[in-house]
Amino acid sequence: MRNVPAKLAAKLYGAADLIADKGIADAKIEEIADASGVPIATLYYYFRGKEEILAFLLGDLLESIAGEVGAAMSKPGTAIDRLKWAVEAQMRVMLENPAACRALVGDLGRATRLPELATALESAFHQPLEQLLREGVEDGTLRAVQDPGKAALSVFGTITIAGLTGTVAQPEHAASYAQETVQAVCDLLLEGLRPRE
Amino acid sequence: MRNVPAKLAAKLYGAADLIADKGIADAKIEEIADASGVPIATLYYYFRGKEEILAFLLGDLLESIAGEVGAAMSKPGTAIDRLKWAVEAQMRVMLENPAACRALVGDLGRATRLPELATALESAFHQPLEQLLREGVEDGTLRAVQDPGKAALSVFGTITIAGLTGTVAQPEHAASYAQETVQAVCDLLLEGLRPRE
DNA sequence: CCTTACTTTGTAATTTGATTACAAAGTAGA
DNA sequence: TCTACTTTGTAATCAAATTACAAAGTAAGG
Repeated sequence: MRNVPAKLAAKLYGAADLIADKGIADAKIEEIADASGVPIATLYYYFRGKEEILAFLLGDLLESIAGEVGAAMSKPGTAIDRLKWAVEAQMRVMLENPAACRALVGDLGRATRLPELATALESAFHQPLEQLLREGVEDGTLRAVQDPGKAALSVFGTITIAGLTGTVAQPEHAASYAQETVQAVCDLLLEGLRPRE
Repeated sequence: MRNVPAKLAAKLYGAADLIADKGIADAKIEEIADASGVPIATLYYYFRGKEEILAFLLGDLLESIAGEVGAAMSKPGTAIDRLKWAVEAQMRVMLENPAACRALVGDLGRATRLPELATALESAFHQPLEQLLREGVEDGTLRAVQDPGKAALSVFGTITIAGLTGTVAQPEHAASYAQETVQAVCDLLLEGLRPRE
């Protein structure tokens, strides 16, 4: 994959909806070319094939999620605050790129099969979360869990499935859905299901 | 899709590993035929195409998860107990069918794009969980959350991503991984991250 | 045993798309 | 202006999925 110019990258997002709807396997390269306005030959000049186009889009998306989440987490505040901000940030980026997100769920499998993307996923979600959980124990705002790694993974699953399901379900109401989901997810994760006396 | 005889179904599971490894898109029909021991022509006699083979396997898997989870949930006990059992049951079925599970994560997108499978997912996971959450409020062992639907979705996400990631990561150590994951997931979901005074 | 309907499977097309090859412009900097 | 790289159209080439078709096989009913 050659270095992709910003202008080209922007055009490619025009095919995200298509890919999200049909999946990369069923989206014909010709359709991707039409939807994005990039000629087939140009696509093949930059990418090795269809898969790589998807990989580029997802990598780009994950990068921006990682960036936003990272920023949210490094603002000054307690760990619990920063956790909330991180969840909000993640949900916000998902909200801003619903199509790419849908493509991500849709081809999550492919994503995890591609080593670079797996790494990107890891650094976009798992690592920041795990670090945050550890910091929360230090500043006393979060409980010490036995296995921060698995807890981070669980939190990741919670946010991701909840967020993505919403994006998939109703792209139109995404905004309000995201807000409510942030609420529900934070509440569940922070307070747990067992009643507090 | 014709009614699939049990013997054929059993053979098909022989291709689950292949499909999990490469994804349905990259698994050639000829390879599926070899791996399962079912001739290509027979595959096309029963299924409309590759996709339908995957759909059948996933549907079958989801059905058994739904069955086990349902059974766990209807045993006598408090809601909190039954929640634990349900998580264990789900993890157990995943453990018993690692390949099919990996295929499920891998092609989760396809799964959610196929209406029947989306429905199966819904009744295998969401519905039982949501009901359980409501019952827990009644018997006092679970806290009332504002939005049981979203909470159920979150719980689903937690279990699924945590469980499936493990299956993907290390098929060999799946057993111990599952045990630890049940622990971590239950702990997180029940106690939450905020410290209890 | 014979007939019928369905199942099983092999082989030979057919079709669909992805990918590659190639060449003609276009463009920007040395 | 020369060179290197980019952009894109067109015409192959290739790989696989899918379909067509026919020859067996099988089981139930009469």
